[in-house]
Amino acid sequence: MRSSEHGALTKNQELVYDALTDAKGPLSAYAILDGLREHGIRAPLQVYRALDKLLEFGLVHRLESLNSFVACSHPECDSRETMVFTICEKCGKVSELADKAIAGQLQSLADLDHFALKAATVELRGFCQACQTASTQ
Amino acid sequence: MRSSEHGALTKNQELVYDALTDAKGPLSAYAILDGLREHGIRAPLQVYRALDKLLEFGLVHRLESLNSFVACSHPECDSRETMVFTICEKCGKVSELADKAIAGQLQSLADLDHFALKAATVELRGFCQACQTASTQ
DNA sequence: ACGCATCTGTTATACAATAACATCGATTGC
DNA sequence: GCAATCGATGTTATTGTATAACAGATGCGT
Ligand SMILES: [Zn+2]
Ligand SMILES: [Zn+2]
Ligand SMILES: [Zn+2]
Ligand SMILES: [Zn+2]
Repeated sequence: MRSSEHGALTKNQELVYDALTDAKGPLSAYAILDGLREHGIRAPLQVYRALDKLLEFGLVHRLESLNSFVACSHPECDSRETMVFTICEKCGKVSELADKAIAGQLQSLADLDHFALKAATVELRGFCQACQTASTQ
Repeated sequence: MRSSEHGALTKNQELVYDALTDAKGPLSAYAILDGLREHGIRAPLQVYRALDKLLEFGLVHRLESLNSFVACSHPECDSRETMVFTICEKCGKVSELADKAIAGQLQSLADLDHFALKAATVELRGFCQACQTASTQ
C-alpha cells in the first residue's frame, strides 16, 4: 500500500497520487476529478486540497505552463531543488530533469540581482526525440 | 504614437500594449479588460486576441505562474532568447533578466535529452531586495 | 467587383481555483 | 468519560482564466 511508503497519505491524497502515478503524463485537476468520480471524489476542492498536500510533501509537481500536475519521477527529488521539465508540444510527453549546474546558475543570477530565491519554475517547450524523428517539422 | 515604433499595431493591440507599459507591473487579462472598458474594450476575447499578437511580436511576455502579462522591459529582447523573471512574493515586483549563460545551459541540457528546445519559461520566486531589508522574514 | 486574409464585436461556454460553512474523526488533557 | 482541538472531509456557490462559435467589418491584390 502506497501510504506506508510515504508516511501517512489520507484516502483522498492517495487517490489523487495514484491517479497521477498511473497517468504517465500530466493531468489537470479536473481530469483527476473526472477519473475519480467512481471513487467518491465529487468536487474540485477535494482534488485541490489533496494536491496542495502532495505538493507540500514533494510527491507532486505543478506544471505552470500547462495548469497541470505530475507525480515526481525523481524519487530522491528534494522539493527544494530546482527541477527542469521538458514538455513536448506534439505528444505531450513530460520529462523531469535534475541539473545542479542550472540550479547554481539561477542562484547566482538571483544573487546578482539581490533577489532571495525561494523556488524556481523552469519549463522547456519543444519536441521530444520521438516527435523529431517522426516528422520533418 | 507607439504604433509607428513597432510597425503596425492595431487599435486594440495598442490599447492593450499601452495598458501594460503604463502598469509597471504584471496585469491579468481581466485586469487589462477592466482598465480598458472606457476605451471600448468590452469582452475578454478582445484582450486575449491582442495579447496573442503582442506575444507573437515579442512585445509582451506571459508569466505562467501568475496568469499575467508584462510588457517586455528589454527593448532589444529577441523573443527567441530565454528570459528569466524574478517575482517578489511580497510586493509583486517583477524583473526581467537576460542571461546568456543560463540560456546556454538550458540548451545543453535539452541537447543531452535529445529535446528540440523552442522556448523556455524561467520564473524565480522569492523576495526582492527592498522586501528583504524591510523585514526579517 | 471579387476573393481572401485579418481584425473586430458579441454571446455563450468551458476550464481552473477559491470562499464559506458544516461535519466528521482522532488526539490530547482534564 | 468528556470537552477542546486540530486536521481532513463534503457540499454549495462563486470568482477567475481562457476559448468556441458565429457574424460583421476592413483592407488588399487581382
Ligand atoms: Zn521531482
Ligand atoms: Zn513528443
Ligand atoms: Zn523581453
Ligand atoms: Zn518585493
